[in-house]
Amino acid sequence: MQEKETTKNFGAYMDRTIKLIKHNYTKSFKEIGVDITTEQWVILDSLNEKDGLSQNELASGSFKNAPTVSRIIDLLCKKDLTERKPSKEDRRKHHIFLTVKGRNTYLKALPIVEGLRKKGWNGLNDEDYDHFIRIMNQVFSNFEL
Amino acid sequence: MQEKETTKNFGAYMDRTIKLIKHNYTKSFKEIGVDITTEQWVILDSLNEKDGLSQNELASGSFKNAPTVSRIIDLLCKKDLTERKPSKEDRRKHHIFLTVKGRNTYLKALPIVEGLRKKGWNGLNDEDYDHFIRIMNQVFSNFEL
DNA sequence: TCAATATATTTGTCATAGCAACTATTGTTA
DNA sequence: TAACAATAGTTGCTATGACAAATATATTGA
Repeated sequence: MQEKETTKNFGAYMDRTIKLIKHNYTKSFKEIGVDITTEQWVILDSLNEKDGLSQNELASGSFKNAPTVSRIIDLLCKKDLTERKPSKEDRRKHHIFLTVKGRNTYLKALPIVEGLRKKGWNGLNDEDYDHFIRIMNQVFSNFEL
Repeated sequence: MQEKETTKNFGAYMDRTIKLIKHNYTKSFKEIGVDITTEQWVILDSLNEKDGLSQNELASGSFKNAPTVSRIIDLLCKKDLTERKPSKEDRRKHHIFLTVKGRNTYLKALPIVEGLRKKGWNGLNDEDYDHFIRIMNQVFSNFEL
């Protein structure tokens, strides 16, 4: 029988798992010749969902901060996967759009991502997922206050 | 009733939760005047558990890679929290030890860390923890192959 | 023993992330 | 309207992290 720790070091488990997940994404993207990082994928995914988001909207949607998004967009634009268009209503804002190349890249990467998600959840079921989401949301809201 | 996605985007939940956890650690360390980062804490914690580990051992124990550990130890030594001592058996190796200041820093930070772990698991119980660990281990081993 | 190989660590480069400070613009309010 | 505050984005600085290459030392095998 396993002794219960007085405090639960759940962070370490998440940390090592996240690192391994990102490693798998990076490796798989490279294998199919898609030149993006895991974090760049997150941004492309948001834009595919809703094109023309502002950088702030991308930031809050992906839980990144403004400088990080600014620099990721720099790189994506340099690779011609996205473009910045100045907003007409608010001249401080940029709207970010997928280019044709960006959308193609997204579509090329998508089956890989879905494959990795399936692979990662192998041996687990929908109940596990519900429980997992409940735990994650609880931990998140515990720290949010 | 919630529709089940075909693929489960568990990574995003872990990502945002990890970020929030680290933010809380950083903020709390600062508040009590402990000048270390979350990742530096991880290394100090390993050394408190077993002093004199080599950098490689620290790396594999904390799921960091060798260059990252090398640089974290640089910073910890600069702050006089650890010291490198050359190994006698193997002249490639260093053994890393906590200094007195390092151990005091560890002891000062420890109750904060335990408080944050308790806070994070608030509203959750031991069964949740068992399930959480099972899920994390399963996901980890799914990607390890 | 000598050459090939493996291991421990360091260094360089780039991407991500957090924080602070800055610019430019917009909104508020006295 | 003029000052002030708020917002969107950028830039600088530092830390972490991944990866490749370099150095120094150890180990192995012909």
